[in-house]
Amino acid sequence: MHVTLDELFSALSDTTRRKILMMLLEDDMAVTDVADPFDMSLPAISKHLNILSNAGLITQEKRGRVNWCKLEPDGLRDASVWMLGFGQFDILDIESLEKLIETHIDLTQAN
Amino acid sequence: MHVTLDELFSALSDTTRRKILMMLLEDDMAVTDVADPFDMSLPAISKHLNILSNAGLITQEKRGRVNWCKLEPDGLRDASVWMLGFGQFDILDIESLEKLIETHIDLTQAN
DNA sequence: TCCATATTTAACCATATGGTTAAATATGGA
DNA sequence: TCCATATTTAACCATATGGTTAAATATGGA
Repeated sequence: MHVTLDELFSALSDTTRRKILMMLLEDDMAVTDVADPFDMSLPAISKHLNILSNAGLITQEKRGRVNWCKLEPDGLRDASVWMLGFGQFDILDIESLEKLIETHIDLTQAN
Repeated sequence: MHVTLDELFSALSDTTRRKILMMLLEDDMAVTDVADPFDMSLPAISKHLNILSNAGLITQEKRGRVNWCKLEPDGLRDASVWMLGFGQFDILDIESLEKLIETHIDLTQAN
């Protein structure tokens, strides 16, 4: 049940999976809807969702035929704690805040 | 030359590599000294160091026979920006600060 | 000059990863 | 009951990953 940092960072190391996390940031989604924007088979997406589940980044809840995927809000915590503990960047400096805002705008606009 | 998030998170997804980064937090080191605490061949460590270099997490500088490895202070930035942009955890709450301190103590004590 | 030291390169290997298609499974609804 | 819809499972495949050992390379120093 315990998620390793290996699993966590590994789950984050794939563009498709990071995009899925972004999509789930907006709203919970059925597997088919998660798959929709991707040029990839449903089983492939299903596997990605499993990896995200095992990494504790999402949870899935089956209601009827539909498997609802939702973000696990604390999923990133251990990774962020490791990175903060690393302490090689000043998390509150102007530069990173600017980048943060940029990124956020990008994300809310397109995928 | 540009480092992708895929490369960056992937580089972080291996325990050996994260330990190496921790070691370099203390001081710059020669490849042989990096390899010393690991039960692993020198070529294996050499490969890990290459992966860390390509991910922009360390730099290597050859002086004489010795290849000095040093941490690249901004290497983690893009990953942390992505995670902060994700915004699903409150980076400044008590719980994460406590964990942060714990982790930091662990790191300064052993490996 | 010649050996020791530091490191990388080459060739190899087992397993993991990310994808595919076809078939199986389970639920909903006419 | 029977078809459609939603999703997973199985079998497969090519490439990536993380390790090995042996050999090559380059520099330092007696």
